[in-house]
Amino acid sequence: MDEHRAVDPQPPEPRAAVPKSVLARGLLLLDAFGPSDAELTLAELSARTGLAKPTAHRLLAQLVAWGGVERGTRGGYRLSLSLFVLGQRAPRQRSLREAALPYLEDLYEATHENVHLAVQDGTDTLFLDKVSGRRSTPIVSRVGSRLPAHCTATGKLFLALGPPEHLRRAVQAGLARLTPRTIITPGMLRADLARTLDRGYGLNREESEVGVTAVAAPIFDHRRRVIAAVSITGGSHRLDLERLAPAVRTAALSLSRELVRESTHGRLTLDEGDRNRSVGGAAYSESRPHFLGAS
Amino acid sequence: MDEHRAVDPQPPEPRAAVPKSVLARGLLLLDAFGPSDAELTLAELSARTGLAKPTAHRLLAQLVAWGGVERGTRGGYRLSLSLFVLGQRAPRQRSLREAALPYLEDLYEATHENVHLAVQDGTDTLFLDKVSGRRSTPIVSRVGSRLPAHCTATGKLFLALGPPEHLRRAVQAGLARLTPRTIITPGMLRADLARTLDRGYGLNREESEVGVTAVAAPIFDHRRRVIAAVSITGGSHRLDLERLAPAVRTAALSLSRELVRESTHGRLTLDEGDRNRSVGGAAYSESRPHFLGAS
DNA sequence: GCTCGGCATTCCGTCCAGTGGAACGTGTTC
DNA sequence: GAACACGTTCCACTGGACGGAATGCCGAGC
Repeated sequence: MDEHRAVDPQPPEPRAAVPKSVLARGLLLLDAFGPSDAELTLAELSARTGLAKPTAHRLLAQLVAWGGVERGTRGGYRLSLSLFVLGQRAPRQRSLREAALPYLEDLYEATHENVHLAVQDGTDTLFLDKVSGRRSTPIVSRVGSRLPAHCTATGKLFLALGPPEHLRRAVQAGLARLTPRTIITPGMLRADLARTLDRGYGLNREESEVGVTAVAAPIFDHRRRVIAAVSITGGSHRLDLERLAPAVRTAALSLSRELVRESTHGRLTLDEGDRNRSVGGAAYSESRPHFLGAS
Repeated sequence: MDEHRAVDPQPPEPRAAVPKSVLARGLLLLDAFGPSDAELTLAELSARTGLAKPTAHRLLAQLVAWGGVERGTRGGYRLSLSLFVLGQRAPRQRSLREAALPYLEDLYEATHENVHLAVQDGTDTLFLDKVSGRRSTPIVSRVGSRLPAHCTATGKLFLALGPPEHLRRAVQAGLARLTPRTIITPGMLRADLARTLDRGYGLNREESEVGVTAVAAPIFDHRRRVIAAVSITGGSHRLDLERLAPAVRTAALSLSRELVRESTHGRLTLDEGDRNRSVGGAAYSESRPHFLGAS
């Protein structure tokens, strides 16, 4: 049904204890929708969540009344447009996307390849936006989908420039092999991240998808912490990574500067919240100041 | 704080009866976040929803545990990235956006102006996607925001080509005046829609925002029902609407054809669900076949 | 420095909304 | 036409949810 399964594999819905609170149960139903599910039946939802059928039925009726879920053509349930609209109100993604779009467009226009805006989410790279066109190499990524950080150009930047804690967790989570070229040993990954720091941009040479390479550059906030990354992704034979690197870096640099400018005017909401509080506010990239210098 | 207020005014949160069910109350808290709210305090959320503070507090804790809401830097609550990701799973918007993006990019590249992908939502036009760049005229629209159908190029297409029922409801809802040029009398609107049908594309001449004009063309499904529209929007003095119309129409036409092709392969989810069931499956545009013909 | 006001948070006795096994109706399969 | 799977409704039991009241925490103002 959907050829993009590989990116966001169906969560194997564990037989975890069903939460007791009604609210949590209702939200469980929303989570039951995987990234590639168009429409789910009551029976499926009941099975995936572990809720009794009558319970699921009743809660779904409420979700439908709310508007976040709608009934599909063939009796099933599907996530609705209202939910999409609600998601667009998330302040962090919105300000980032709006500020970044012009730069993404410039990169797209220059290359006509896939251009991504990504943030870190746990040990993954999460794609906030994707620009591509007819001439772009078809790839698996989607807006809202994720890939393991260790095998993507953007993800490696987060691991190289972010708090060491993140790298530790990523290694501990296991370096999944997506292609024969994926770096799966902690030692080689560390070496690769060191090279990433030296060069000032991230690379992915067929490490997440066969035949696909990418260049990425980091975006910093006013404290010089990495908050996002932009990348160009395309077919290995078409993309000249070394030639594109300066363009990506320049775009990321200008974007960083614009974000800093805006944030001093108090119009931005980019803070990570409490999630990465473990970070002591230090600027992890300060040891490599050339990341912010001219290329 | 946010210069885009005008697009999506803060909903005046009525003193409506608080729903009884726990789930509905929790979801009410999500709805309490307006399009421009970055962070809300417990007190604000309690006031907006009408929930008692302890209740709101408890429910919010559950929303935070779920991941859809996060605690901001200054103690408040805000919608999180997970919610954005969840919203991206809505199948209709996803398939449309993915199919349309290349065409939107082409239009952007040709004009460097704002390019929209919109669908109808009640009596509004809802923007599913927006492509713009540094050179584009700054306008108020955002992804996920809406404007009244009667004063937008895309919205007029929905009113002109969709079931008469929609037009009736829009008129009945009152034709809000956004600028001096907004069409606010039903008679003039009907005349304008007739012209829209004749020409085959929608126009907006400073009717939603002073100094801003737009051209739009409709996208049809396999039954020739309008399901979406694309538009180019920019400064009145810069945009030559008559010259751009063929480009927009061509893009919309190719996109329509692609969608029909894909839907016969069963890879698409574009149906309106039950919302517009009142529509008897008829093809409202059939009386104007040239909409699907060459320009 | 102290008070006051507004906020978030916790407590706890009352009570009603939520639960899910069972039963039913319907449409599809063998 | 029996068997099955699915969505839907029913209803007596029960434990989760409610919210007024009390507490703790800050920052502003005198």
